[in-house]
Amino acid sequence: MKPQRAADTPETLDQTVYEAIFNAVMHGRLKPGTRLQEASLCEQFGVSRTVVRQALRRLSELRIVDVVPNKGAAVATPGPKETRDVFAARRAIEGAIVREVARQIDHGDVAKLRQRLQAEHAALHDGDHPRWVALAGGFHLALAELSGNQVLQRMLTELMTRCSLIVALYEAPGEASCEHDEHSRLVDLLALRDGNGASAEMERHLLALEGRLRLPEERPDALRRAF
Amino acid sequence: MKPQRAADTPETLDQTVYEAIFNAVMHGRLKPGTRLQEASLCEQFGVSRTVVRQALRRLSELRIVDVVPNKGAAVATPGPKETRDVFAARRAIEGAIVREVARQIDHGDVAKLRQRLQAEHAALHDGDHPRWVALAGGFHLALAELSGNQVLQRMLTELMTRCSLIVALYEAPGEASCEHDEHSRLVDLLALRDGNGASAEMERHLLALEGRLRLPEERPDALRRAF
DNA sequence: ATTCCCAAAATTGTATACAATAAATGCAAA
DNA sequence: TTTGCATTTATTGTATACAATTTTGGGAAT
Repeated sequence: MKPQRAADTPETLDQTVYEAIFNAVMHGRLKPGTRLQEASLCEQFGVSRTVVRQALRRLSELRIVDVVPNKGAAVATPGPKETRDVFAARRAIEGAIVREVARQIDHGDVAKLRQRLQAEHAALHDGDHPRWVALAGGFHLALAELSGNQVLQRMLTELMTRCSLIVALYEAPGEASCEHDEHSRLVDLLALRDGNGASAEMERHLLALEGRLRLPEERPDALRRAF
Repeated sequence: MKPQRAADTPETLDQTVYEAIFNAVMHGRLKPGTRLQEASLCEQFGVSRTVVRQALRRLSELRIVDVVPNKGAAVATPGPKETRDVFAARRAIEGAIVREVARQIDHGDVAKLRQRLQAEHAALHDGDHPRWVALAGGFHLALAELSGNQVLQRMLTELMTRCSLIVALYEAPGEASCEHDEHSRLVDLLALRDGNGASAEMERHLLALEGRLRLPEERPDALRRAF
């Protein structure tokens, strides 16, 4: 008998490269602005430029890498405007997600979410920051999965990956860990099936996250004003 | 001096192929399920398989084409579940869009939207169905542009392209043209800067669109139940 | 030193060649 | 006929080769 293989196992090489870069960005191992030279990636993954290029083009479609013709690819560096747009989109999408979750959630789901919260709390208490970041982000993705809407889930995954870049660029140092209560309140509201309340709480939560960033002022015409 | 070239002009061949397929789907010239064989596309566009493959991979990231390893690419065929998910996502995103538009809209914008409505009405009156479809879809995209949020705008563009496929699959014949009033009401509410009202109207509008579809029941386990 | 320009190197865009997999065909056996 | 299998054909996956573009580096003139 053949060995069982997970349904989402990559069967093509470009999928491997794609996922590796995607995960590296998601987990902060690839910083915004990092140049992604094809030759380097080829050596890194032991594949030809053909597959590297396909992976990069796919990632560019998600706005995770910027590809400039004849100039090459780099990890995207979202600016202040894009940051605001991404968070506005997250509010819209995650608001819809929690509304949907509030309709469908059952006791088992609530229990699993509470387990997650405990793990978050533990990581925070242990001072394991990377683990906490992963868990806190995973909480939002877990809600998306509970919603059952795969379109919203995919969009949120993309937005959260871009948020990893945003956080790497603009997070104010030292004040990142005040959100455990917000997740907890969210679960409480979901357990009550209060869709409107949960949606409002999610919006507050996301606004708080965004507010914690230190976005530089935009100077789109800095040069122009100099004259 | 070089001839001036528009900023968004494709500089690479894969961009040309990408846009051609994208537009063909968006305008209904490529039906869901159409197989996209690399060799045929190469001949069609006079390029090599390399560029065709890059375009197809990028489109697959938008879920506009399905790419199955070793089997080839085809225009996506959204099922009933995916259709519901896409419309739920549209409600979330377009609700946020009109809320934002209601904040920022000015008299000039309103005038331009009303001009659009007139064009829609004219196309409908002339019985120019394809033109009406393009205009009605363009109305939603115009609102997205007015919102100023490029992230939401991009997401909506993707969702609306998928809706072209959905409509091609499930639109009930003959009852497609009752939405002019809904667009008109929407503009009225936006002109009043009534974000909540506009959002609610948009939601109604999208539910009406979805309700007009003839979605087959899902039979994911038809075979299993047969035993 | 500074600026300009040209040549060399590096990097990306595209096409082609080869390998691997899936689809199609044909033929023999039941 | 229908079924089963082997072979051939077609199609996709990957690597390499070549062309075009950009970047780099080094003089020569000022």
